[in-house]
Amino acid sequence: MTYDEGAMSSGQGAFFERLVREPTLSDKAANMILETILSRRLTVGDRLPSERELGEQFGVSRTVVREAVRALVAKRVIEVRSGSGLRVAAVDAAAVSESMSLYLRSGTLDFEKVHEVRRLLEVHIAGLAAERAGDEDVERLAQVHKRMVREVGDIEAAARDDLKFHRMIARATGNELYLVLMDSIGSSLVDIRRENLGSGPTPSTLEQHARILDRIRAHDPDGAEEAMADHIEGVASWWRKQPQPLHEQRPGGASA
Amino acid sequence: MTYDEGAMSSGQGAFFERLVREPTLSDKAANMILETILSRRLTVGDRLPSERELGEQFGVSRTVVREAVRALVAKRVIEVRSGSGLRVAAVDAAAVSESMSLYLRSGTLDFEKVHEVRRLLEVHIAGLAAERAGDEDVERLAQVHKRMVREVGDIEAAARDDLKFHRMIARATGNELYLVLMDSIGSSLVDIRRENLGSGPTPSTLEQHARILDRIRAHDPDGAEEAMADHIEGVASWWRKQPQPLHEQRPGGASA
DNA sequence: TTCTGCATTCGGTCTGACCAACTGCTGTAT
DNA sequence: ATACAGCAGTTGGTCAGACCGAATGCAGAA
Repeated sequence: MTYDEGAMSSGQGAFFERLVREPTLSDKAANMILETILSRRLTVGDRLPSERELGEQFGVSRTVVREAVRALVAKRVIEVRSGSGLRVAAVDAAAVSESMSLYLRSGTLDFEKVHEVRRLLEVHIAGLAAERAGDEDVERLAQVHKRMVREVGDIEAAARDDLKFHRMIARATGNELYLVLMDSIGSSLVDIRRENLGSGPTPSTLEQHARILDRIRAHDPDGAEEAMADHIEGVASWWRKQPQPLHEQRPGGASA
Repeated sequence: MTYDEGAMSSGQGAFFERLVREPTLSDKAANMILETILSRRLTVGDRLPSERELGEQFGVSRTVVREAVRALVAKRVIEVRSGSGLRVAAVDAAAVSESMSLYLRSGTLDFEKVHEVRRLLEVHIAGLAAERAGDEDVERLAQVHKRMVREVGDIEAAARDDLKFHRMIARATGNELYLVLMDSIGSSLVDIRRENLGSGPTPSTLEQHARILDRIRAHDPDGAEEAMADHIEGVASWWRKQPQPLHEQRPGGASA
């Protein structure tokens, strides 16, 4: 294990500082912009001063401000619309998922570790969903499941709905944080999911989903947890039998 | 709940695209750099071409490259050393924690939701730690605890060691992912922790820690889980009694 | 062989300029 | 009075070229 003491980014102010070296001007500018947002209690959608203006305020060139802006944009703190200006963005789940995804893909963790955490989360989530799901939740879940049954053959669609099925369960807990975590952890398993579905949802996957859905509908937490545990475990054991492709990462076709 | 369908950043390539509008040159540049890293199988510490060089390769100005670099740096994908060059960085836990921290601070979630997840994680972690902790883990844990006992009065030190105590338990699970999650979730609770400790670690906190440590040392998962549950619940119920400061976020003293 | 030192490379910052997208005001036509 | 077309100002996006200080590496001196 390489991690240790420090590096926990306690969160208390001064985000953009460098690990060791003194912060650059644009780091400081980024912090100042962040402070501007916090101190003025700006919320999502609110507009910030223009780049030129910020530069003037901070006493730095536009170049520096722009770089600070890029950093903030990367962190999803602000959002920029050419022609209009800078606006405060919602640091949404996607930002978290993305960095977690980047982290998981960096290869420090092996499948078993990710799986262990995923199992914990999903099983617990299933239980909570069974407790708390409203009629609409159950309804939506049932719809996705029904659609998936029809999608034997369409791998893409099936994979998408598989993921959706799990997300909806997380959503039914009423606690968005579960969804964020699932998206984060789950994202690295998307490829696996796709492979697992192979040439369409396998009967066992569908059966397991059906059982989960059934237990949630019946508001039976223990049953739901058990069903989910079986399901997750099934996917995992399938994975372990695979000839270790170690999810080869290919760069997706960018834009350009 | 505002989130829904999309926004799950499946992770497959083309990260830096904008939500709607066509990507800017620096977005494309960022993706290209990322591709460069992936395609050449560069790993942590490897050096990238200089900014000027990259600009030439991509046919864009240095300005564009620099902004792309800032974005990548913000995401912890690369690291830059003035005078030397750009290097591939480790997308470490800190990056994840930071974005999660930013997200939690954006105020979408209330204390109860965060607490619910924290409880799940920490309790589970305590159990795993009891199962898996090696002698050295227990030793380190005991040391931190012993030190904390002596720190009655020093709020800062106590808060730091309190956090450390919990981190070490997570570490003892042998699964870094738990540590990452704890750092992420826990970071937003740091302020609370500090307040909770008030004028130094309260006897009850220390007692609870002692009990947790004891159960981990005894390799008693159930006991450890129970002890941790009591501890977490204690902190939470204390919080609920507080006059709702809603953790006022003040901009930390940056650098400059 | 080792150490000193300078030329080179590399990132950090600044200035100033031009383009394209967007906003808002204005004056005209209805 | 209202609605719309169109211009002008604002704002981000990109470029060029320049200078600084820090880091690197090689060459010549000890």
